[in-house]
Amino acid sequence: MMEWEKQPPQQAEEPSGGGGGGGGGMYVKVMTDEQMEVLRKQIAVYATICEQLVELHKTLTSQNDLSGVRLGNLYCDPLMTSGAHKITGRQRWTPTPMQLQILERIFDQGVGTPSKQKIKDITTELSQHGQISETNVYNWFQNRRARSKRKQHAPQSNNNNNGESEVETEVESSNEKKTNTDESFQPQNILSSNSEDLCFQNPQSSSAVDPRTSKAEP
Amino acid sequence: MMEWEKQPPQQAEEPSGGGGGGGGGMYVKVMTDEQMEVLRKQIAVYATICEQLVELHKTLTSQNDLSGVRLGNLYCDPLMTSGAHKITGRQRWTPTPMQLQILERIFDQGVGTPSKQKIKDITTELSQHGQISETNVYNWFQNRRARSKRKQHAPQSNNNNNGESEVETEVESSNEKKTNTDESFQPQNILSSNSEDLCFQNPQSSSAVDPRTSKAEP
DNA sequence: CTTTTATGAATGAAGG
DNA sequence: CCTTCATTCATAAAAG
Repeated sequence: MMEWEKQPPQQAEEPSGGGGGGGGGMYVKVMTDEQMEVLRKQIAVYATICEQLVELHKTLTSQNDLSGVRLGNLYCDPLMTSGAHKITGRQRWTPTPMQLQILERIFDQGVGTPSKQKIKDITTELSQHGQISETNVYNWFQNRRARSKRKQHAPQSNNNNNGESEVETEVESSNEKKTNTDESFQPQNILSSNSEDLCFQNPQSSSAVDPRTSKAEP
Repeated sequence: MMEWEKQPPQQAEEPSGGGGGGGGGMYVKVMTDEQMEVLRKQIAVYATICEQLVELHKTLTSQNDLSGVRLGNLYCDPLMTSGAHKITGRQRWTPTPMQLQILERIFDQGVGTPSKQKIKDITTELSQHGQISETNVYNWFQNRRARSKRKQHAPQSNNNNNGESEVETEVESSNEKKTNTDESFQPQNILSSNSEDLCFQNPQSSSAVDPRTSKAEP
């Protein structure tokens, strides 16, 4: 429940403030992490779609002379690895050796049930050795346990292995049914905005149909 | 209890969150209203572009027999070089981008209690964009809410600096030639209305329009 | 610098 | 609803 109260920022002191725009100071409008995440995903999704489409287009154009509908240099730099990244500025926590040591020790103590209260406690302790949040600790234990578990399964390469029959557990969600492939997505209002008033120019594909007028239907 | 459910766009400021940031690359998640608006518009534009691209693609595919080119499942990211050749469909449901958008929108509409009937309704709508079940929707809302709540309480503060006064001037500044990392965030870089740079692209991006480095087949 | 690995984080689903 | 698990994704770190 509410045990997840936010932790106070541990960075008691600014190492050097070299980062510029340090935490304090000129903020006009701030987005929560969640909002940022949503935005990031949103953009990433479109970037992915765009990327895929461009590839498809390239494939197609290589087979046909579609000079009339060229998209030109419509290529997006990998957004997921650089673009959106800059926006969110996500970084992942990296445990310090000391923190890691403590965590490992606690883990070995046989505590298979890291309760939330425990998490808080651990977090407090670890924050002595570096910035950390309860979420980090939580995740760490989750991952640690999962990893341990999986490792037990893996080692099975002794002697003549019985041809482990591939379990065809393919329930295969018909997520990719060829029949409904026409799931043409219609861009919902991303952020409650209307794109009507936006005039966007496409490179060479100015011939692009106006989405509002010709919504096309296969 | 202050349920955070949905975030009114008028959010004034963020409590603690990423204000701090270690000595390293600290991102100032700050945006002015204007910038936010621009960003939103840009995303909307992106949506429009994608829509058009999809239509274009459909037009093209109707003229050619493309083997196995599916547009629906954009998610099958081949980034996985794990060598696993089995393309086993995922067992668990993965929302398509469109479904996700719709879900997010509904969630933002402030409905904290998706009734059963509502679930059915939503499911019906979403099934237009891909396979989905009521259970999926139900779970999604449950998880969504839990997640929001938790993020509210536990602002993730990453980037640990265990005394190392290293100035992580940025994440892998692989190629950030553009100065959008400047303190003044310029959304324009994301989706410039310019014809040339339709997408997020780096000025330095070489002509190598190779999408994600082809993971290729080992 | 590019590729690979290790692992933190995200998320759908199950349990209670 | 809240917690927990399993799987997957992304990225910092390591290897080449």
